[in-house]
Parts: sequence; C-alpha cells; structure tokens
Amino acid sequence: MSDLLERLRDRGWRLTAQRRVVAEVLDGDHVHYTADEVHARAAERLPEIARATVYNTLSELVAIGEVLEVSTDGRAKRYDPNAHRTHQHLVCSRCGTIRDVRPAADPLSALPESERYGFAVSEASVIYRGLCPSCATA
Amino acid sequence: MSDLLERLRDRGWRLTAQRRVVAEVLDGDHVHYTADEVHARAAERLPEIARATVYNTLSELVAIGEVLEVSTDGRAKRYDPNAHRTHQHLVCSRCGTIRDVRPAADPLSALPESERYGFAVSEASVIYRGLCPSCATA
DNA sequence: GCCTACATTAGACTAAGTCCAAGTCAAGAT
DNA sequence: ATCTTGACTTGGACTTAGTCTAATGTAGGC
Repeated sequence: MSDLLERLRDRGWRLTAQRRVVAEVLDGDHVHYTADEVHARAAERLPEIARATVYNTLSELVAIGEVLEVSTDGRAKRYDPNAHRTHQHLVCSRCGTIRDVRPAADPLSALPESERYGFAVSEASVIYRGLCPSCATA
Repeated sequence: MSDLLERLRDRGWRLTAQRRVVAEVLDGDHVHYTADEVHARAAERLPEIARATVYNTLSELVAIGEVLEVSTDGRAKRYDPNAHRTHQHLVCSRCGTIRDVRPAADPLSALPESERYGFAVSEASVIYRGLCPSCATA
C-alpha cells in the first residue's frame, strides 16, 4: 500500500495520519467496505478520526481513481481498492457477500450501436447475483 | 395499464384509489421515477396520498415482480414498470437520463464457470454509462 | 347496509451522507 | 529548528431517503 501512499504524495497530497489509516484499511483483495466500516476500522488505530474525514478521504480517493464506488443494494455505498484491474462484481442475494470477477468479454461490446441512442457510451458495470456456496446449502 | 390493475385484482389486491394512481403514474416507456417523484405525480391526482403509502405500494409491486428497482447512482432508488421485457440501463453520466436498452447477448453468459466461485448465479444487471447526445454537445 | 381485515395516514424515527465554522497541523520557507 | 500558512480535521447540525407505528378509514364479501 506504500505504492498508493507514494502516488498520493506525488499528487501533492498532504499526508496526514487520518489519510494514512484510511488508505491502510483499504488494502487487500475482495475488500468492499461501507464508509462506516472503513470508519470503524480506521478508528481502531486512530480513535479520534471523524466520520466526515473518512467521507472526505474516500471521495478524494474515488475522484483520483484510486478507489471505486460500488452500489450493490441501494443502501450504503461500498469502496473497492481494486481500481487498476478492471472487473465486475458477484453478489450473494442472501448474505450480500461480494467477490470481484472478470467476465470473458468486455460487457460494453454487447451493446449494439442501434441500442445506444446516440450516447457516447464509455463504461459498463455489471452486478451478477446468485446464492453463494454457504447460503445455497443453508 | 388496466392489464396491470387486472393482474393485481387477480392476486387478491384490494383496489384502492391510492394504489390505482400509483399504478397509473408508473405507466409508459423509459419511466424511471424515484419514490418521491412517484409521490409528487400521484399527489397531483390524489393530493392527500401519504409518502408511506407510495413506499408500501412500490414495495409490493416490486415484490410481485410488476416493477423493477433500479439503483443508478447510489442515491434514491428508481422504479421501472418495464418488468416483463428483460433489459438493461443506459445512463447519462452528466444529466442522469436513463434509457432501457437490450444487449445483443445475455450478460450472464459472459461470466465463465471459473469466475463464479461456486455461486449459483441467476441474474446480471448492467449499467452502461456515457454522455447523452444533448450533454455531449453542451 | 354492515363488518372486519386490510389499507392509509401523519409524524416520529433511522440510516447514510453533506456541510460548516473553528481549530489543527504538514511541509515549504527561512 | 522554527515559523507560517493554506490545506486538513473536527463535531455537530443538517439533509435526504426510507422505515415504522398506532390510530383511523374503507373495499368488498356477506
């Protein structure tokens, strides 16, 4: 994650303790925390960190493309640090577990010109839903 | 939309004035209102209708599969009466306009078995994003 | 026309997120 | 090493979207 911190410094970010712990929480594979979960985990290391700071930092990370926002259920947004390897999401309809997945074909290519209504389409995000192994057997 | 009202009566729905106006508001193509928009439009015809009633009715329509919930921006959910013709959504990244679109291939088929992590995947929802014609020229 | 189970209402409540004015501090300049 | 300053953080009030509840109203079977 020091890669990320270095990239941030290169962008002129002031490197504060708060930003550091938020960046550290968002490290790993298949990480999809809500802002409140990020705040709770950050507060374990830096108890006085404010919710507003977590929201600010997450928004900045999203704005510069280091973190993705994922909205799987119309409730709290989730934050996905896996921003440099394009992928989609597979969500369990029962328990909400999320996995990063890579479809075989670019989803954009499935949308024919005749279905684009003159839009300059630049991105497709897919949510696959189904039962995860533990929910299927339970 | 009397089709819908008939299907609802067949299911044993009590047909109230409130449910009727909500169903009438949700009529047409490329309709994707938020709950508040549905409430505002319903209130034009039935001024005393309560927000809670709109939420209740929308949830019921979703539960029985007559209306789809779409979450395009992590803000208010939108309600889509086009539930019997499977489709995906194309959203303008600037103004938020939504169109129903039909990809050439079933998006599910693009997810190889090796990327399913043992899930019983049953559904894929796709949001295509880009600039709509008016936002592209503005 | 009555009855009653189901539907509606207003308003309090919750969850998720934004905004703001005041205080703090990282890092460049000295 | 300290100063300075503009960027960052804070806590709390505020907003938006949605849920819940107890009291009231009413559709539709009789």
